Amino acid sequence: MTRILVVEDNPQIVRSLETILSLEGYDVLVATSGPDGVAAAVRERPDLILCDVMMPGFDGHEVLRRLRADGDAGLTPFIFVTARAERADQRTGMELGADDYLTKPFSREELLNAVRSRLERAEALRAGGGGGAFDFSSPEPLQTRLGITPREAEVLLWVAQGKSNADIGGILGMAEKTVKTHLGNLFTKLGIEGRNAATVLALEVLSGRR
Amino acid sequence: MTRILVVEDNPQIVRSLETILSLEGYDVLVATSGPDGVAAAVRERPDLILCDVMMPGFDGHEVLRRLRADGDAGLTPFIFVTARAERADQRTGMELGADDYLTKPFSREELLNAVRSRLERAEALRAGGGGGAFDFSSPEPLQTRLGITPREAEVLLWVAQGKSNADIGGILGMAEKTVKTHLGNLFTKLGIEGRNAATVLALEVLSGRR
DNA sequence: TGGCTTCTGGGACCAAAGTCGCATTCGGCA
DNA sequence: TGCCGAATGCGACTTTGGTCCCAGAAGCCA
Repeated sequence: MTRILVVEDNPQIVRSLETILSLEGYDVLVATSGPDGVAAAVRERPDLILCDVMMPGFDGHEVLRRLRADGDAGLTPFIFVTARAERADQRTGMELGADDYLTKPFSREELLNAVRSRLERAEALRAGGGGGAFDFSSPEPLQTRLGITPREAEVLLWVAQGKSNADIGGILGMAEKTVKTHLGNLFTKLGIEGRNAATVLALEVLSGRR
Repeated sequence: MTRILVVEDNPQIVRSLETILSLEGYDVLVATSGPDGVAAAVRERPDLILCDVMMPGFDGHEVLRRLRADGDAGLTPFIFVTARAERADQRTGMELGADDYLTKPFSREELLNAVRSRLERAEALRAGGGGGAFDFSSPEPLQTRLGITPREAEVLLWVAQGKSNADIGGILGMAEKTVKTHLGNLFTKLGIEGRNAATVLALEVLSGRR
């Protein structure tokens, strides 16, 4: 049985998540504050964690930080649930290595996709030892191999994961306009046209083929 | 010295291609008809062939067909030069495995990008034996592994290579509207949003990791 | 101090992508 | 024969993406 821990204080969202996830056969655990979330994660060892950014006690970033420090629980796939307006301040989310960001409002399909893909990825990591997909854990390879700036590399990393400009702005804590500016510079530097070509290039790098 | 064979009857375009390519240090050979093109390709063994679709003698498709049958010359990177309006009738271009399509009018950058990327790819094939990028040679893996229709797989294959809807319509011989319809169906079937996410999925499959 | 790069944003504007609803053709298959 | 899925096409519309031009703040280095 696959167990998912939901760390979220808004009852509306908790109910919605519970409904969707249980219908898919997942076992749903709930914690309604940061401290409770950390405790539950350590105690229950869920297969995946969905965590809101804004919460009482301490926020989602702090939850992630503590879990990553924990070692064992630090390997659990971790997905942030965030509104577009809520900027990931100080960009701590990214730097701490959240596996994905789910932007509110999200559809049933978006939620299930994010959950499934992260579970599959974790599974592949355990089994194959190398991974079933690409390594999105760090923008560093993109920066060094493509000769771009750190910020550009971060933007590209999320573009290559299929995020929209608006989402990326939310995740990295910058305006959508700024995302566009970085992308424009990126296109020029890399001599390509369009985010799609950028995605292909990035994935070539991230798959270790360049 | 890298040698490029241009098979094109329109003097305007020949001049333009020659100017751009020689400036980049490529050695440019020219043939102005299908038969001449085949003869030149077999005799000169260029490193890459740029070939117009519409031509006297026989057309670009026929040139490609004969070269592919030839064996040795069949391995040379082959890029079709085509106008958006000229549809790849009977979709023979795709089925015969042209490496890329360059849509008129094209910019200097587009031309050089296509040429460079195909040369690099051929180089990687000779050296590494496996390839430096992804295997775009057939839509079949996409079809079977993702459970989509043949036509949808063809569309996806070109989306994953960064082509626009209009270009894909030209390449596959269908209206842009139809490309959009297929893509819409694809998004629903795969449970994703946007061509970028589709690209990531497709590349995972084409990299042999799924 | 002066120049350089990086990162950040705004406004205007055009092009491309994507959605919704509807309709036709064609080939298998019950 | 009649139905169905696959493939194709059109129109109208909304949303993103991308470009051009511009400009301020911060940090590094000669």
